Amino acid sequence: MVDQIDPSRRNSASARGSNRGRLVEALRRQGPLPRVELARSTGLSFPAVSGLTSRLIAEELLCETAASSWSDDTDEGDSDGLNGRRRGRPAVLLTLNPEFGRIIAVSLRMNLIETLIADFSGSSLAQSRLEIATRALDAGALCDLVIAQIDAMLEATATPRHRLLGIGIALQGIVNGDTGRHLWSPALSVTDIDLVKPVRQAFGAQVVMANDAVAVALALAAAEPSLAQGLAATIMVGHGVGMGVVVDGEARWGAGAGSEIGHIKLGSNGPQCRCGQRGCIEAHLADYALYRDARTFLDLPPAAAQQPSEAQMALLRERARGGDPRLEHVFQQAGRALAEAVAATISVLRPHHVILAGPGLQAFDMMRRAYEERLEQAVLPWLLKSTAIYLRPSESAAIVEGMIRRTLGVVDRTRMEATE
Amino acid sequence: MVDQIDPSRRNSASARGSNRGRLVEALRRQGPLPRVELARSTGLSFPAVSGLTSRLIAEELLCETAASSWSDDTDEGDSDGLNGRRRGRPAVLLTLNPEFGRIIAVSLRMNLIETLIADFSGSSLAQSRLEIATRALDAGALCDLVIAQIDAMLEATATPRHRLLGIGIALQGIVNGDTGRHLWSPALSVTDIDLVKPVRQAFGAQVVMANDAVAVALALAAAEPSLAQGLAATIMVGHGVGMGVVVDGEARWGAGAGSEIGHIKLGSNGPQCRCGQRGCIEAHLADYALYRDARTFLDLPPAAAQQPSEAQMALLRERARGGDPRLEHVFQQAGRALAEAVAATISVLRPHHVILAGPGLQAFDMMRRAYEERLEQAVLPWLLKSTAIYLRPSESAAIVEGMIRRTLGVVDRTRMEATE
DNA sequence: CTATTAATTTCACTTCTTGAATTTAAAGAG
DNA sequence: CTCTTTAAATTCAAGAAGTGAAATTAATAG
Repeated sequence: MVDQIDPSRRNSASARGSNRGRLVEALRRQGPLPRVELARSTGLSFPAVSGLTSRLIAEELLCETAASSWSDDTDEGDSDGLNGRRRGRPAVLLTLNPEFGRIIAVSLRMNLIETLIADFSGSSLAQSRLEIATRALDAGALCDLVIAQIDAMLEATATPRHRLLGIGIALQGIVNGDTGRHLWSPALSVTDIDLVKPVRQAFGAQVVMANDAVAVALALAAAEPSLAQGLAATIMVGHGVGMGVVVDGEARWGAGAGSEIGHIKLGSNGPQCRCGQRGCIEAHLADYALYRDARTFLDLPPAAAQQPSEAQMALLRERARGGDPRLEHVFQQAGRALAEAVAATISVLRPHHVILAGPGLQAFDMMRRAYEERLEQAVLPWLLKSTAIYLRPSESAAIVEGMIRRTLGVVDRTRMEATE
Repeated sequence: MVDQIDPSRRNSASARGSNRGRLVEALRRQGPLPRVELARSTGLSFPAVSGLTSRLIAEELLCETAASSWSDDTDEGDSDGLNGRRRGRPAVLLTLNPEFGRIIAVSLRMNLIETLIADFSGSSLAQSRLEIATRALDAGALCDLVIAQIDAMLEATATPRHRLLGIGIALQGIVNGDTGRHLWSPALSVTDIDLVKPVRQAFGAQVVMANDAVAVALALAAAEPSLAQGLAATIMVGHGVGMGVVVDGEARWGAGAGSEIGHIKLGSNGPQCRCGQRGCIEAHLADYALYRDARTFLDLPPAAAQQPSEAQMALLRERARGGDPRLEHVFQQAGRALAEAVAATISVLRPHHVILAGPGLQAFDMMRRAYEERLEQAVLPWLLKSTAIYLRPSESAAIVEGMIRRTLGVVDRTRMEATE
């Protein structure tokens, strides 16, 4: 059963990082595994895994869990049948030691700052939600606020500072993948701020900045193994329209910078977008655009800072489902815009998977017809056929979860490089 | 001077492939280098480089060249001044041994099959050009033709078959990056053919298939070191409109599959594209589209198979420069289409570099104004500012040259994995 | 002809990995 | 309750690859 290992993977030098890193990566990706399985999935020999893991356990990075009934359910019809104990020495599951350290993720969005703290194995310990007028903040206030939120999290979970391994900040907007500098965000009135440096100085931990769509893309890839293979593009529809790309389950492409797919233009004279230009996909599809358009002919409460709340968007959907033909038309237009976004993504990127996510998808039923019709006209049939499109109107928690994953990935990598 | 090497790169396991592979890669990328410099640029120690290179020399993969005046001109103002001999033992330059083997690249385009044979160091030995009605070929005839061309090349250069290390086939059209299967090409009437397998069986060598835009992108990255850093997107304008992406000088993204950027739609009711849909960027910008549109109001000779020749396109440009306002309008529209292609690329991909290449760019002077005007409206200013756009109306030779590079890269890698 | 300089190579040592054999912890059979 | 079987994990000796320090080599400078 444990057949010969693919020799091409046996290079003493291969994959990313040292072999220690590969073990950690495999555990991170596939959850608790026994040593045998680790050996198989990393391509290392049993003795190597044994030696490495015992050292990692000594360093408290890993720990053994009570021998549990582990069965390889992904394999060929092994017909093991009984999920319980098989004969032979039972496998000892190895886990990333949750106590090794903690990670904090912060999501900065329109009028909302969410914070989550997780242990080293990635399970959440606590989270908070702060509603605040984000556009009223200047650079200093924003920075202080983020630091205060992180501090509060540390305190709430009695985490000593030296246990904090990394901090991830997910931002709705444009992030420079190289520097981590934030260039622009609809949630903020300030631009081109470096949040990374002050936060790093305040806590002495790794700070990773990324686009929120990238974070969601990672969370989805982590939740569905099939999405973690090949190139997956996640299009986020909500307050804005963004996209994150994940290659083989990791954000190794563009390193946290999302695509500004929402600002592709559908025509030279379309509706006004808040980016200052006209005809952007976002200006047809994002929450604020739908609400704004609806208010031109419907009696709806004004949105604070042009940003409709969840409740207001729910109201809008309800009215549309009530059968107002003008509203129907608005959502149809949004469906076409969504189709164009998908079309551009497929044409340029040629991904294996396209995932439509975000709260904006809650109205997908009303966009569907126009979306499908337009998509068929807008993408080469060969390409469309070879791309799988998924619908995941994910909840907002996905952002912080994904950001935890992204930060853990970075932390793992730098730690392995340093310890080697 | 040879200061301490960055310790983070010293992992016994790092980067791609074994350390042997890294040496070959460095030589391939940076040309002849002395051992000292190899050690520095790979992060390996002198003894390691010494040992590895001596083995590689024994295997005839590398060879030493006559000690030459090598000076590190990229460094800080070392003010070495005299390019000639410095004191001390002179550095011995190492090169990839040209005699190690040979590589053939084939470019399949509309009515044209170009073939080139190069030695292991990448310098061209011979090439041929076959003009033939490619759309008249069926699958078998095409395959036989390609094999015959390769055979002719081997014979012309007296290359024994076992010396042929790899064959690269660049195709104008859609290539599946995973399987190398060709899905569709404007140059062919047949679709979904597997050229890779029969050619591999005929010669027993690696066969690599790629999109022609990818090949050009690689050739450009090889020619200009600045383009070999970060994400570079090369948009090819000519018989069609395609795009190739190169990351850090290699086609490691999508592995040879070009983007179908030419088939992004500019409106739901644009001109007819040969892909069968309407309003594609290509239908405004490609040679055939310009020529077709011009013929609706100008007296021009008909194009064979709807595909204008180079001479016909030259004539068209000449007429346009003569001042026909209708033709000017056609080229302006093309300029706008080009701007939209660039805009979509930047918005989705966020590349560091965008390169505009291909014969279609010879008319760029007439497109420029409309192009620039539209580009500014169509891309977020922040993004536009952070992207460098280059103009390289490269000659067709770039396709085969780039394909040689791509194939060499694949050959290097598999060889290193096998030998390790 | 000798000192100086810089590129390689040699050498002794360390680290990591591997195949084979061994040990260990459970299930099943008698 | 003991013995056999099975599969996981570890031990062991051997080997591969890398490293720092020191030696060697091939030039130039004086």
